[in-house]
Amino acid sequence: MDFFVDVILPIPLERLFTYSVTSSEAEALQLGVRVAVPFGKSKIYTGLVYRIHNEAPQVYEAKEVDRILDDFPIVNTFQLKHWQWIADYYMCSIGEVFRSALPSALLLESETLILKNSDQEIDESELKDDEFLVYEALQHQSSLKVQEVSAIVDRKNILPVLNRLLEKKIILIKEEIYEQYKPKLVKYVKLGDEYLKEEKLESLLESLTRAPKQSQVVLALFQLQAVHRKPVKVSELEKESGASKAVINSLIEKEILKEYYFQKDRVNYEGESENSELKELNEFQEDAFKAINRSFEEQKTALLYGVTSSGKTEVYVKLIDECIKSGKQVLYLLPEIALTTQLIARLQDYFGEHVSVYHSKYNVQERVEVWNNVLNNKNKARIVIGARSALFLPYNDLGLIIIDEEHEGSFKQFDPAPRYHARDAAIVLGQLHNSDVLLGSATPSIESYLNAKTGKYGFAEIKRRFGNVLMPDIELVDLKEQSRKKRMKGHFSERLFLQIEEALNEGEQVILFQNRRGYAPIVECTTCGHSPQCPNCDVSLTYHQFRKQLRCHYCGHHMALPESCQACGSPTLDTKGFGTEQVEKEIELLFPDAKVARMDLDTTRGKHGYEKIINAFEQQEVDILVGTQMLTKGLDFRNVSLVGIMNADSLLNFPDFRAHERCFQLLTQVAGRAGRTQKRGKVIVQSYNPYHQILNQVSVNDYEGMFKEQLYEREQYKYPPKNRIIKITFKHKEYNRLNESAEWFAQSLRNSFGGNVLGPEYPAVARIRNQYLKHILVKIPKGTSVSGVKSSIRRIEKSFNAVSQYRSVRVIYNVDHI
DNA sequence: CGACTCCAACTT
DNA sequence: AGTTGGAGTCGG
Repeated sequence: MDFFVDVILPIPLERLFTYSVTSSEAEALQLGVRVAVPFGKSKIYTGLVYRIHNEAPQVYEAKEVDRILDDFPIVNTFQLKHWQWIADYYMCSIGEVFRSALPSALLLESETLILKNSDQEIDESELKDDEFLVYEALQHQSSLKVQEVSAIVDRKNILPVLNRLLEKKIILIKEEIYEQYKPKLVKYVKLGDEYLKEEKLESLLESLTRAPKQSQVVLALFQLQAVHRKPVKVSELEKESGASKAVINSLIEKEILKEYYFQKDRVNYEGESENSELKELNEFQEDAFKAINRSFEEQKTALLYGVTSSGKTEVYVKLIDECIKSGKQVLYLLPEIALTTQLIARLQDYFGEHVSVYHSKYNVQERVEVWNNVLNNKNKARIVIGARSALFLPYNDLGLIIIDEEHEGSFKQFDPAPRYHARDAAIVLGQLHNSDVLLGSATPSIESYLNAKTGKYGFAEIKRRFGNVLMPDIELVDLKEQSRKKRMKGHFSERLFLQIEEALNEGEQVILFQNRRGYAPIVECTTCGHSPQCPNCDVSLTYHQFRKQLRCHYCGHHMALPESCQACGSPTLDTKGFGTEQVEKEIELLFPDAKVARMDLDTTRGKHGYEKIINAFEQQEVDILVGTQMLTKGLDFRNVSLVGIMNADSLLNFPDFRAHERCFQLLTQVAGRAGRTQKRGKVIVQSYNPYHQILNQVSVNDYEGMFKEQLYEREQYKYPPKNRIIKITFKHKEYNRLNESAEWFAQSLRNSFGGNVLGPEYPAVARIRNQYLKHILVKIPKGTSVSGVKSSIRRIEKSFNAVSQYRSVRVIYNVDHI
């Protein structure tokens, strides 16, 4: 009998691929094991075994599996079900889910290696220049990678060169698969076996009298062994003996010492293993805790609505503690920007080595280790705290999922597919594992709050800040009036200026929020009105003063700031609008004695960039911190008494049905950074529209009012939460083809869904990286089958792809677009 | 006429 | 998505 496996490949294709295996391989294989399989003419990919069977494919001959990569499954059936749900719901292939679920080190790909063919006599004079370059390089190196060859001949397309060389039999080509994950090994030494006997040892020491350094090493080794009674690391021996590596190596060579290796985990908790006592909950927290447990008993997802700094974390901690006592795993999801060292350290204080962390700043090796620890249900991965990708770890006994800052839009993956919402996908994961799910936020999303109100979710609430600290006092400042009365100093109103001055005098810290990085978003010529545009995207270039550069925030294109206008040549360039960089510069002028720091994408690039700034602020080495949204999450500073919002209008004027909700959330969250101790915090919101409803709701902390109003508006215009939306994006580099194809698609959609189809419309930035974009929005009214709509869309896509001119247009689905 | 570029088809 | 081979285009 012949054996076959259906395999998931990490590519955006709907179907699974069938490969043949031998009967003994079929016996060893299990679902969820990785295999290396040939794909196309020359590539080897990592696939995941999804089905093992005996049904030979009818229309093609199955290729053989190249090799089996795992002895045991690295993906379990919970995950496969979960992936399938994500693929169906978010309209993508399971291969795309597979690709983003696995840490990249587990997704091996082949790389083509170019080797020289030493059997061949070569007449160098017959070679062309570029062929000779490759030939020559191979005399020095045994193998070259495609990229290296590309660098040697200095061009991108090297296939013709390689083909010619291959024809002349000068080179050979080999596909190599790399195992990217390498365990970290630590080198240890012990005395060679021979010298374990007493008399041998004596003669050894005798013989070493003329090699003082070497005998020193041997003596140091004895000493270390006597004191610690455990294996000795080479690094320790080196330090203890004061001898160099060379001395130790020569001893190893003489077989007097023997080296050996132990595997060491990269992810380790180095702190004390003794856990701090859990804090007692105050009465409000206790009430919330009980309410949450009640809804868990009813098998309901619970929403915890607790105002900023109300001590939600303590409630989580208590729930986590109960869960791990029952031996189950815990997943604690946070948006990337809220995953701060502060919070991780706090959890490690309580749970010590049980805590594992998983997010994008972890390198691939560390991620594989966390993956394996979770897979094997290791103790150190009992509690996983991570960003949305932590959702994909191989849990086998999940008892509790906490989604903190539940309202955060960044839980929704935007690009690439799968465009999933981590909160919603987590709830589904919770159902699969039959685990408790808790959503937490100081500003719940309209969706979740509605679910709580209608009884779909359980609900718990903490209305008081911890320690009875007062909610910050929020003051709106009218920029229009201030500038009319000439009370502005740069972008600072007199109110804000005086408040900063006062805070500094009191030795308190200030946070300033401006939701835009760079110095100014637009540079404009005051003579002709021309402003430099990105050549690849339809946007103005943002000015970054730090490097005197104009940059595009979409494609990364950058150029030096021109001396004069490129259109009319006049040197009268001016800037419009302002970003964090400019706020920082103005502070330096207005408050020359204050220390300023800036926190945005540009200053937090490296692995620890973020931490450094936060630490400096925490240690009060910095008085004023200027930043973008990054400031809003999970930071807990004791000494901040004032928060300034430089310009609230930039948040309100988004052309998006969620803009008002998001503005409310963002402002409430930033405001929450002020006054976390006894003194009441002050927040100043500058705006040209101080009478805007949302700003007033923020200032009196009227979440309920905001909720009702937004819900009403969204119902009127058939937007979520009661209705669903799917956004379809079309992408192509030809303007006309894009327009025609999008129009065709929209027309077909209208035939089925009539007025519930909006667009096609250009987005605010209609071209990115030389690709034109157009959106269609499909609204799915409540009561309509969502999956029915999706399959209709899929059918339309099929006929769309049957039109040859349209086929090259990329169609991107974004279900529940944020 | 040959070399290079762009496009569309195909992957088990 | 990434690769590949064929058709179209440029330059001598």
